[in-house]
Amino acid sequence: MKADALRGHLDPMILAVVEDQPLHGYAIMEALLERSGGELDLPTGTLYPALRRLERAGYLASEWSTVGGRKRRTYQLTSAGQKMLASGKQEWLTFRTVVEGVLRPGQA
Amino acid sequence: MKADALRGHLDPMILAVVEDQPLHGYAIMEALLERSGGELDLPTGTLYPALRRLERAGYLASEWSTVGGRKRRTYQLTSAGQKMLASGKQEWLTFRTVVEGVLRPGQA
DNA sequence: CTTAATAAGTAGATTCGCTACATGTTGCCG
DNA sequence: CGGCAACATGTAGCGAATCTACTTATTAAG
Repeated sequence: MKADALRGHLDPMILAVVEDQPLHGYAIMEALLERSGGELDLPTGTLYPALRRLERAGYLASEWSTVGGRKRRTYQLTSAGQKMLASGKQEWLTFRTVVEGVLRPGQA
Repeated sequence: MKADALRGHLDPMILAVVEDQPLHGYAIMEALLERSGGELDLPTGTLYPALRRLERAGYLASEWSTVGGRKRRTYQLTSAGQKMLASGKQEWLTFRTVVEGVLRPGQA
């Protein structure tokens, strides 16, 4: 999967994996990998800046903790983040319709 | 629809509209607008550079003509472009699966 | 003792869609 | 006739986000 394809779609995906329960960065990476069937293996240079960006934007809130001698920064969805996620899902559906209307995939 | 969302998905969409018959730039814009149900209204500063990029990459070939006093540059798919389009469609399907696996849209 | 896994981060490059601008034609409306 | 919408193509430069490559540190397994 090309890198650019992800552009603009990563944010809602990150928000989605912390929807049910708060997770720290590394766990978010693993969750994305698992939910995508192994396709979405983000480099740390992508994920961590994205998390800080989402926090700065007010969609995530973070908290430090130490588990087994390792420092973790755990992120949870804010209420603004919830709204953002909801509208992100909606936008995805529109986007999908647009692309498929133009691409007509399925036929060779 | 956010601008970034398009990244990496525009190329196959452009190739798709010239799949059936060659079109000139302006007509490609209209075709995209129509097939997307009015959602995909590309600025010329996006489309024309994209077309030149796709031609430089060997996926499109162009030819000038004059119709009704207006100059047109008509683009058609090359065989490399056909292959690119086919793989683009395939990649779209993968991408869709990935996003929906992570996002789980549909549920609030 | 060394490597893999866990955990978090930064710096800098690249890419591409965008805004804004530039140019010129045809045809319609008043 | 004058002006504007539609037709038609293009460039320059900006900005944002993902990437590569690197850094630091701990724990557990071999």
